[in-house]
Amino acid sequence: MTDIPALKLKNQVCHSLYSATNALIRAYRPILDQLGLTYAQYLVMLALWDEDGVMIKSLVERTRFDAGTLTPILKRLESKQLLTIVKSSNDSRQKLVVLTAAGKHLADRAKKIPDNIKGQINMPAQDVQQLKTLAEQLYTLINTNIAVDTE
Amino acid sequence: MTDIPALKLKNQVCHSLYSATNALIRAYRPILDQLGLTYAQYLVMLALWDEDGVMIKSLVERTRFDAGTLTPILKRLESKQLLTIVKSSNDSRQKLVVLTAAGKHLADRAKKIPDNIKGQINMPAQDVQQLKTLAEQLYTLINTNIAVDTE
DNA sequence: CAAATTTACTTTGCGCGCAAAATAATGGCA
DNA sequence: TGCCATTATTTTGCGCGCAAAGTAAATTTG
Repeated sequence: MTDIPALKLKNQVCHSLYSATNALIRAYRPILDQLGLTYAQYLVMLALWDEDGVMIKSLVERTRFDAGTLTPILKRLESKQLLTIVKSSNDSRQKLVVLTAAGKHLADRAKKIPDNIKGQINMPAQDVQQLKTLAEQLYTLINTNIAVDTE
Repeated sequence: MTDIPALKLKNQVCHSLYSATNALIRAYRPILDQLGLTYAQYLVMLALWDEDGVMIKSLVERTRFDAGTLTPILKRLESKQLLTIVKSSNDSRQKLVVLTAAGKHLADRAKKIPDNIKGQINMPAQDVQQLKTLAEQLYTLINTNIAVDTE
């Protein structure tokens, strides 16, 4: 019908990215189910295993989640007793996210996940690395250019 | 805290893919708003501009959307008068998705979108191509391996 | 040909993803 | 010191994304 190559679905980078990302998250699901986490919750836990006792703002930056997305995710993790959310004494606008003992221990069970996923996917390590690098570049380019547009 | 490199957020390919994809869809949003489409709806329209008068099953395959995701998307596009959903006379389980005149004409206004996006992102065409190729490979690998697991 | 299976699609329920608006506390500055 | 802009976070509303269950029609099979 449409003979404009750029409008063909098979020429859409974003469609490939979109479906690959969704497929990868789908592959994580059965593994993360065993820990009682969704993929988004797992990302937040990864950020907290790196560093906890931090402002929500710090998690927004590191996870790249929207603040409005993060609030309910943190509430769910809190109700699973993996973390607590406490008001900062310095600045009462701020809240600090602190892992519980259970939250810290969950890292032990999560250790096997990365290899598990790699084993399932079976993509050459070099290709995986390159895909990551290019995706990071794209992310950075989009954000810098949008910043320029609105200045 | 955690000193297991594989558990570091910055080493997660999926996080890069995830945030790049979301950022790219966010970049599409203001452009697609002008056509009254979401990104998912745009993908369905791209598939229909390629070929319409097709079963929903055909759209599931080409867009890679879950059937349960597609049903409400098609209803919204129908309520925007861009398509109609008719029962097949051969097999009354099937439904056929047919573009309206307005749905077909929307392709004219969509023509400028791909260049618009490319102009905003400003990523070398070669890198874009490679990113797409790698994402496609990942998508294919995940799906073939999952198929093997459940056979 | 009836019962069992498969196929095509819809519904339900939950968790994001995000823009926009709301809330509340802090900092700047006149 | 009082007002205004800014900062940190939450709320609202809508649209996916998807597993699982449901519905209904066609096909297979004993």
